[in-house]
Amino acid sequence: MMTIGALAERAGTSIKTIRYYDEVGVLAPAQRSDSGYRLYDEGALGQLRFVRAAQAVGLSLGEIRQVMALRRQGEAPCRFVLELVERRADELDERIAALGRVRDELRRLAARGRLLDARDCDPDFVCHVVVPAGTAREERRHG
Amino acid sequence: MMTIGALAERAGTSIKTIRYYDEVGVLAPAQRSDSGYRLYDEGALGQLRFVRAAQAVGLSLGEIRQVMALRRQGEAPCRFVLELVERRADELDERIAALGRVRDELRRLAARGRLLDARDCDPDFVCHVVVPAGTAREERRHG
DNA sequence: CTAAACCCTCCCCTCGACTGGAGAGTCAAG
DNA sequence: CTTGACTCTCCAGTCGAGGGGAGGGTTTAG
Repeated sequence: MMTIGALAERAGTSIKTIRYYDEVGVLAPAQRSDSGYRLYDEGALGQLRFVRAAQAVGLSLGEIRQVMALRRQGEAPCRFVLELVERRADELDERIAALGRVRDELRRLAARGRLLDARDCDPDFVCHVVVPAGTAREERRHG
Repeated sequence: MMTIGALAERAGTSIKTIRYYDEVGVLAPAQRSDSGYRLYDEGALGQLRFVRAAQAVGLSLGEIRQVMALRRQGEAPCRFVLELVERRADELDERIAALGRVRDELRRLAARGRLLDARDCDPDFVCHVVVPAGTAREERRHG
């Protein structure tokens, strides 16, 4: 058994982080010494490594917590994890596509903007690089 | 001159949002009526449209505030905006590439995970879909 | 005159994953 | 016995872009 500091050192993380995982249920409540110190076994190290790997591929602590809970219930979380991984990959595809569209729009604005003269910019619309002349219209987002 | 509610309606945004922009300096401090009501002219509408357009391509309110400040100083912000736009496009390229790498990794994990049997998963490492067997090692991020 | 509809300021809350610090108890070495 | 390293809990704050609501003034239509 090791104290939280030793575990943090071996896992390459911080004491604060481990306490936080304890608090939010990513790690099971630690065993405690007589004086109240958290005590961890080797298993905690494997769990922290899992958290790291899972975070690295974009899983949230909430999702990771669910996985850990399954494991704690004696159930192999593999199927659940596989679904998470596939869903996250799909979400990333969408996200990447959306960012790509924004980037394309930025490139268009930049290309057009390089041809514009600042002297032609109408102060009423702040900057014609972002708001092309003649784009004014009533918006309707809250009504 | 219109009150904040009328402006919000015309701009398709909320009163809260306009007050917030006022507070953080995205909009210049509004003129006030005798009773303290904010009063806006048509210019504010153009400014709100600019904010919307700029946000839509990923500029932050902090950046937008700088642009507005230039405009308020009587300077055409076009060159600054063009730089922001180009820089943001470059950042998005990096971001998209990074997300693509994560997605690729997820696809790899999923493909491999589909071939794994949950019964072979070592509970000590939570789930072998994310942490392939034999990946254990000491990490060193904080020390 | 009164009620509805506006408007004001001020403060707290949201989300995620922590980080920092105060104040206090514990443990190991010299 | 003391000192310093370690640990505990609890509170607060971070970042961005607002949202919710209390408590109180203002304006306008009937």
